Amino acid sequence: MPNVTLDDVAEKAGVSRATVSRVVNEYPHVSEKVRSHVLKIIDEIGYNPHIAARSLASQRTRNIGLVVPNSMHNFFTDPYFPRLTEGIALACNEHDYTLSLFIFHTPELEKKLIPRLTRGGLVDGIIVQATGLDDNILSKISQGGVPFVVAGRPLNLPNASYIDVDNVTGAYNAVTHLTRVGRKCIGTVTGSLDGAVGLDRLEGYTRALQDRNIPIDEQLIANGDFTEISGYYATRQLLANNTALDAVFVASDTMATGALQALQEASKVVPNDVAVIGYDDLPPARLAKPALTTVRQPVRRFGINAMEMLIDIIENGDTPPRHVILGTELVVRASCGGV
Amino acid sequence: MPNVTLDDVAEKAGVSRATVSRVVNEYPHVSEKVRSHVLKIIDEIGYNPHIAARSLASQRTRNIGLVVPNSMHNFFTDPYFPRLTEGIALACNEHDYTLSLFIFHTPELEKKLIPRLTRGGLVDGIIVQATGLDDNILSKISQGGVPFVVAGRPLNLPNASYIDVDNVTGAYNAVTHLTRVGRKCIGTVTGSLDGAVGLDRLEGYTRALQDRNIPIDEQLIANGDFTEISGYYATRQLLANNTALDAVFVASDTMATGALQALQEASKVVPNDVAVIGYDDLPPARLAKPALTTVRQPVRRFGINAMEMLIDIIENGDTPPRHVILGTELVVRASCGGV
DNA sequence: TTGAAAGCGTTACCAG
DNA sequence: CTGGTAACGCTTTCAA
Repeated sequence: MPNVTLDDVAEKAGVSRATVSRVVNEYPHVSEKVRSHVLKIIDEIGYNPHIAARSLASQRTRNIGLVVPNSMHNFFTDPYFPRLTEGIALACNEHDYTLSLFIFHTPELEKKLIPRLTRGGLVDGIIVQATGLDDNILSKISQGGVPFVVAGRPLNLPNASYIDVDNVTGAYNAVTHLTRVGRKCIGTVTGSLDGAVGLDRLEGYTRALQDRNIPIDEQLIANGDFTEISGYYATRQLLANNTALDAVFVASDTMATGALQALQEASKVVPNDVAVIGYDDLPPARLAKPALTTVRQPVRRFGINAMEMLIDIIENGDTPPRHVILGTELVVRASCGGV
Repeated sequence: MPNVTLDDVAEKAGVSRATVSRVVNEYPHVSEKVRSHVLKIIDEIGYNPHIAARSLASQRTRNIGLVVPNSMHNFFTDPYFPRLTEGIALACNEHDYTLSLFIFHTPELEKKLIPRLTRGGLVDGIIVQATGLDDNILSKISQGGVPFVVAGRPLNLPNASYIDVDNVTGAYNAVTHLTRVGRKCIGTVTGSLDGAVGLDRLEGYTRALQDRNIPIDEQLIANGDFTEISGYYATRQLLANNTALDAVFVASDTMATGALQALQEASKVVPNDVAVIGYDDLPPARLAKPALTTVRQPVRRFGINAMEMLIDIIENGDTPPRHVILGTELVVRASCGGV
């Protein structure tokens, strides 16, 4: 299979290489006669453009990179990410882009790959998963010449274009719901507090209570890190410190699964003794016993929008920075009791 | 940021472009003096190779494609795939390859992307997820000139190189375990029977029974399609047709979750009344109540090996075809009762 | 060990 | 509307 080139087509069709290129790229100003003839030849001899050659000549790859920092250790275990990737992949297909995955398993990989990624010739743009405060990957990427958007609010690079979910309001609504169904002693299990997601959901919790004139009690706040086991221990801690505890807002479904476990072991009946609300509305929420009331976020839509924002920036430049915040929806199930 | 090229480095270092290329690519036969000087310059002016240019000149992209046929509808929902992808990504990083995702959401995309993918200039090799019998994507890919390996046993292209898990033995061991703990009336919920995975696990079931001289009873075989809901209905069917049912081998953890639901609704206690064994050992197995006995497969290792097989084929050609079968391990938990 | 030069397969500009 | 012809940035002979 000797690869068929533009020249082969040109020769066979009796036209110039430039003309074939125009036909392939659907330029105007090609006579219908020539166009259809060239297309016939292309079909006949099975021509396909050589992507690398095209990238070199046009200085565009039509490839985008999804970057996952090494601090994002749960990329492959949290059901959130496949959904996000799906959205991005959908939008890529839709807009004729190709998607490459850059998983920085180690800091060394970051060092090696980021310069290569931001140099050009590899990707036209980057979607990078937001990181905690201690990760400087974003600033490194922003120093390169390649357009990028951040998936999640970038605490340490607020001027970057990003897309986020309204975590504050999502949490606010969840906690408000708990007050509405009559809960008095509402605790929370937070996510990691070195990133916007965890911080924002905590803020939603405190604001909701403040708006009801309920004082914030430090004893009712226990820290988790988005893993199931952390949800378990944080909940045990809440139970130990608050005998009157009758509700917990847990900052992720995965942690909520751990919370349910802890409550069960403490012989607390959910929702009768303690109501539980999670966050994400991913499969674990439905599978839980009892099924979790939770805050649904439009993860796939999030991915699609991230990609569309990136394309916009690739085509129109990144000033001013774009900021998009998506809304959430409270999904009421068994774990928080009736109204 | 005017991109720094090889020529810039050459000029600044007072050597030829070819020499710089040799240094960058770590060729032998470069004097240590020149090498270190060039490296210094590279570091100084921040040179990074232009990937597209390199690909064009060398006819190698160092990029591989992970292809997901549109018939693989559960790529983003089954926890199996992130694990697989993780393994592949790890191996890519290890071997200095880059990973691109080709998710064929629609048949049209397949038609458009496959020729582009198999033409060269985009990827050096392809890992394609095995499909059912009715999908001809594999044969199309095999007709292109790009090396590929199949993840899973390709029913309709047995001469292709592939890597698989020993599903027959995995299922065999699970069912044998059920007989050992004294179960007499063992049913199975199968996966989709248009692919090797479902077929092989069913074969393991039948072989295990035959080896114990237990006749195969069609009433004890109910078909699912790897979704949770199908596990639920298939189990209901088993219960309706077999009053003595005291064990079920379910061909995936996800379906087993549905099976547990059906059993609970039928007031069957697991494992006392009915023992259950799943397959995969992914998070749902541990989260289930009771925790699932299941067949663990080395998914990440599977991904790593697939990539390594592909590299081998890229470098050494695909004759003879490679076939690798990985083993499994029975993980005993609460759902199948004590020994 | 090093340099010169010929590609690699496109795109895009400039004439005509 | 079409053809000729530079790039694009690198690798890879071939000579020296």
